[in-house]
Amino acid sequence: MSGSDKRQRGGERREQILEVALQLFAQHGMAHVSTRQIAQAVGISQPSLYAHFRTAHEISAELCIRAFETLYRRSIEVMAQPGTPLEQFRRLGRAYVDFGLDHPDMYRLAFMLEPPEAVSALVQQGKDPAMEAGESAFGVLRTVLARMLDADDETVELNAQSIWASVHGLTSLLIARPHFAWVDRERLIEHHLNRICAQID
Amino acid sequence: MSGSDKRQRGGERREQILEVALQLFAQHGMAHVSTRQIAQAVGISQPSLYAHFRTAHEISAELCIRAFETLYRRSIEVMAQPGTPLEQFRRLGRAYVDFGLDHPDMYRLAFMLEPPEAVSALVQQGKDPAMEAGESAFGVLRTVLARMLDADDETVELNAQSIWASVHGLTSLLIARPHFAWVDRERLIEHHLNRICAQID
DNA sequence: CCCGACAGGCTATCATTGATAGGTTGGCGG
DNA sequence: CCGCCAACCTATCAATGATAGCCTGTCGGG
Repeated sequence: MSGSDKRQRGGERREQILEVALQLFAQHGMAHVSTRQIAQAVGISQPSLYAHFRTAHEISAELCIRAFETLYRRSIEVMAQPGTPLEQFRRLGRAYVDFGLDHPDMYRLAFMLEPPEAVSALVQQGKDPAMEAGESAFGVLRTVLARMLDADDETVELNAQSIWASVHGLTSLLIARPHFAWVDRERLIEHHLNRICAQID
Repeated sequence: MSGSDKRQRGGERREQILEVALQLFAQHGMAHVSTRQIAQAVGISQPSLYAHFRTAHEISAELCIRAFETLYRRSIEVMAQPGTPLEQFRRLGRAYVDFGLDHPDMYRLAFMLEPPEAVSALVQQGKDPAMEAGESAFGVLRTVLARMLDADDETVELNAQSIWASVHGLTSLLIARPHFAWVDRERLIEHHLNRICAQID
């Protein structure tokens, strides 16, 4: 290998690349940012990126992981606030939707694109970090739901997956089809969460 | 322009290309099929494709439209069958999920990918055919829901969008994350539809 | 004080992708 | 018989992610 593996170094160049990439992604959309654009914005040559990341996907995957760590953190915060389990549950759903709308590219990467396309590099290491990060948040949902339902684990899991699907559905559709003739977004989100909550107890 | 516009011809070459492309898409996944592969499978040169389609996207968009026309047709069939509106509604939801799972690439194209990426060529003509086809099916949902709710149009629309989001959520997650630790798929789908139906009356 | 190791970067270069330019051919109507 | 034109073809682009191999500045040990 030409430049040896330096990815494990705490390097600030790597950090700088991630910052620049995040900004470019937010600006032009992840799909329309090339490695050359990132390199130029950083001020290095395009091949130099590969001294810090093995593939282009690894950059977005790394950003995705970090984004979902913030979702997880926010979920924990939400759960720490006082209120009935139902209120907590509702806030959790709201936090999830808001997260998706705040980080559409990361959300797409984690839950809307093909896994191989998104994180093949890391999946080959035996793990899917984006999923892991996302599933941490799913674990929070599972927990609060268990507290509410008082049912066996399998039933809790069944409900958790179904509810996740509902919340994801709205989030992902708003991301993927922003030009659809949606009713007022705020009203739709609230109504959607109402429907889901009403279902529970 | 080199070869003038021949796309409007009823040509069977065009049809043959679509057939071959569909098969390759199903086999390797749409994202991993190049125009050269399609051309070779058809038995023509890669540039010759552009005599029948303006862009590569146009091929997938065309297939997508056709797929969604079958969804629309199936929706109509479902509605024609006897039963209470709730029964019809439930069958409609089931048909929708089944459609997505049967045509994951087309579903992805219509509702999970960025519109520009998917159908930019046709959107530039002022219309998004994939969406149009999908929305025909959405119209069926709106209709049956209006029959059930007996509410003003805006409320019907609000509920229709929320319900669509829920059903889409499960469909798209099963497509995008087939390796997630799902509970039994059949049970999950049925439970999900139950939750949605229970919400309605 | 020099010198090897090496992190970090560079230029040159690939293969693959979608797409365009422009020439060739073969059948069909006037 | 001629010319049109649909349907091809080859050659070629530009952009993309990725690799090979060379150069350089810094830093610790002899």
